[in-house]
Amino acid sequence: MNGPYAEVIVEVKSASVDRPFHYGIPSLLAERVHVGTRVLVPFGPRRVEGYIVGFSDTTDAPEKTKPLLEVLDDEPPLTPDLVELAGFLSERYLSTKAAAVQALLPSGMRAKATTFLRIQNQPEGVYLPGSWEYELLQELYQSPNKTKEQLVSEHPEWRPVIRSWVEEGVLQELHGVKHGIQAKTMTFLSTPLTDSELQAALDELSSRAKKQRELLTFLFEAGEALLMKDVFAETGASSATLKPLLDKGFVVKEEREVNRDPYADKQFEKSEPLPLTPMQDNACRTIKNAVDSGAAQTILLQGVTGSGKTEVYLQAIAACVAQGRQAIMLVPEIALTPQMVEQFKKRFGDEVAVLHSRLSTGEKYDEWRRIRHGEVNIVVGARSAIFAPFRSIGLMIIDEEHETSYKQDDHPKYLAREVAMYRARQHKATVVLGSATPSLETRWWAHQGIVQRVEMPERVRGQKLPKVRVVDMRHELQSGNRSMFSVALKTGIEERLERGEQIILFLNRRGFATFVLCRSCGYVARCRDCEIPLTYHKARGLEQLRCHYCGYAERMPETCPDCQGDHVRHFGTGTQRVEEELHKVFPDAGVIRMDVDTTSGKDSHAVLLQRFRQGEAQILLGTQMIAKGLDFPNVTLVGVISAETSLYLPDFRAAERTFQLLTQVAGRAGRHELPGEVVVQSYNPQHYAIQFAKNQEYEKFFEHEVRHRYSLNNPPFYELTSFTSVNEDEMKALHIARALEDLLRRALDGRDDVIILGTSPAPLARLQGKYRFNVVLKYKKFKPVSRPIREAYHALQGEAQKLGGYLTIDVNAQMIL
DNA sequence: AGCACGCCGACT
DNA sequence: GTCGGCGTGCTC
Repeated sequence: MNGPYAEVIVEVKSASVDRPFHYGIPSLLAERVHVGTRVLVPFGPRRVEGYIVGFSDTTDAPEKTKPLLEVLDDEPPLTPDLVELAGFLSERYLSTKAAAVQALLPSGMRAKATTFLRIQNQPEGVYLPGSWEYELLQELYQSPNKTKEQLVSEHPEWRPVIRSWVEEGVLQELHGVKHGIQAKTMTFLSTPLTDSELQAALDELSSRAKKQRELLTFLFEAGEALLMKDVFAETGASSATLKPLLDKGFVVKEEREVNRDPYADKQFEKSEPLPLTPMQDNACRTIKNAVDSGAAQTILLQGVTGSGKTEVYLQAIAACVAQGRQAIMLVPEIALTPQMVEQFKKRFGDEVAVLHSRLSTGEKYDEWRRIRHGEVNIVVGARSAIFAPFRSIGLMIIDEEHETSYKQDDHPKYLAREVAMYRARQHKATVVLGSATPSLETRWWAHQGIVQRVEMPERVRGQKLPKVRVVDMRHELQSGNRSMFSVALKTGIEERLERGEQIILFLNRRGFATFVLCRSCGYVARCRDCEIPLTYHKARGLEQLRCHYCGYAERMPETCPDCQGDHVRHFGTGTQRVEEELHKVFPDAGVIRMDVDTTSGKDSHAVLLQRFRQGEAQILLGTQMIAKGLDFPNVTLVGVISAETSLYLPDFRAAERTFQLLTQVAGRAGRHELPGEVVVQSYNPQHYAIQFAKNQEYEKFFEHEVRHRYSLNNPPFYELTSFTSVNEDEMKALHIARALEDLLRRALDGRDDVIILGTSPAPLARLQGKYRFNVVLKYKKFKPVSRPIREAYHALQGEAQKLGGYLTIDVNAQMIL
């Protein structure tokens, strides 16, 4: 600590208080106060949580400064480099500092100031039943343990009474802090007795107290504190046995903090490093050298599916840890399957912590503490694991780096890749971006020499990449095949079923069908709030239309609401419809369907995959969640029902997405001894994304797409930042967006490296009953435009709020919604 | 974001 | 007359 004032970021989510506030440091707390310390501070009339981000000798408002109230942790949750990182996040993504700090910490870590009210003196007046004062007194007598916050939220009208009674001394306020998540404690038993004392104790116990003797001897022989529940289980004792022993002091009971270990019940067989192919070895060496170099570097590891990237990761991480540095491994949430975790647990055992969204808040908190306390050296996790509070990071790996899930969708809207590169500079660490189909940006940086590129173009077992057939569905229709399966796909499936091999069918949609249309008048059923076409669902015989954005549902109309005709039909193809069709065409084949609807349960995802793996069904049918990271030896055919579902979205990355998706899907086939085949059905088979995906020609796709991007001033040549103005009132939403556009134009006028795309209705023009307008800014370099962006955003954010709406910003937007 | 202060319509 | 509606302004 230095300087008499602590600079504190308060945990209040509002742009208007997004600056450090100065607090005095009571001498009692001085020892425990550091940069990164979490504290409780007075803030206006309330007490809030905050984080110390620095110290200063002076303050501009000395007459206002109050002292810190409390230090909330023994060890600061934020290390200085994380405080710095929070600063980067809030500046780069224009979030509040409080939001940036919260993004860095496990979600459960949130303390709440509490206040208890005690009756100190009898109030002077006489209050009749029914008056607030009477009711309040009743409540205080009946539930003395309710907090003031609880009372006020249940009865806001009591607030003035409480305030005046506190002033008059009728009530006394007792302050406390309630921690959101507590370290979990468990009860341990041990005996303090020595050998001779034990003999004496055993003699002293009644001869009938057989259980007590057993328990005492058991504990003595263990020689260490044991979990009470284990002791009870082992000895058959119960608390009745324990009680007299505790009373006599023969046994002591204590509460100890333990970590909730989500994998405690599982045993992992240790795996040894596998021999590397020359290509893997080359990649591994490149990474190790970069880590050893002690300079921040980024490497693109471009390896086809099946080229053995995971083994390279595992060995590079092992080398990094052997140097005494730590490693972070990021995988897309969807790929964070038990199999994936298992690979790491098998290789690294207790040295690895796992962070993903399926953990409980408590489990997340405990994994985080293991990292913070240096108990582990490796973290495997989804996006936010990039914030793992390690001391000295050597290596950060982002697998499937092109995945959209690496962009956070609420504030701060960070991109994991950028955070990794920032931390790499802090720690002199290496970032590895792994993918078979890198994002255009990453591949372009490699082309420019900013990122080092290592290729692994061959599969480990030397298998050929699967043969991909693209079937023109228009021809199928012309030749009289009105089914959703082309002749090629149908015969392909039949062959596999006969041979007892497995099939994956892929569809980029969920639900029964996409939209509902009247064939007489062209009416399309849309969500009354979002104006998005409704999706047809059939559940338990009930025909429903649902909005996939807001969840609105209505019954399928029998006649057209517009023309009253009876030609209303659902069109398009969803997973349910394909499943039904499969049962019809292949009545003997077992089908497992995987989409958002069948995988909502806690472990349903893993359970369904396990069932497929064990051969319970021959066909796995699903949406993109089955496209990634799965590895089934018996799958020899992969079918894509319709390639264009992702191709004509209003998004400049649609071609890239389609190419990546098709390539990934194709990679699912024939990864083992059996050769694989892929059938892609399309109504636009000549599209370059489909053609290049067909032959797995990433480089050709890249060259084609990069020219395209150049001509349209899109990434990687320009970065995009989008603003969205949202309001229930269409004119108000539009007004804010226009005003923002004006402000930006005036501030950036004359710059030739900036393009402003004017105000336009957002692709999701109406969401949850609110209108949305976008203003999109394209620029070559962020730094020179960051100030105008910030100023315009802040100026209109307040305006938008005054009009009852809001304005959001997405810096380096990956998708315009 | 909260919470308090402050200035206008319907009621114990 | 008061109570309590929510507009505006501040929080070290």
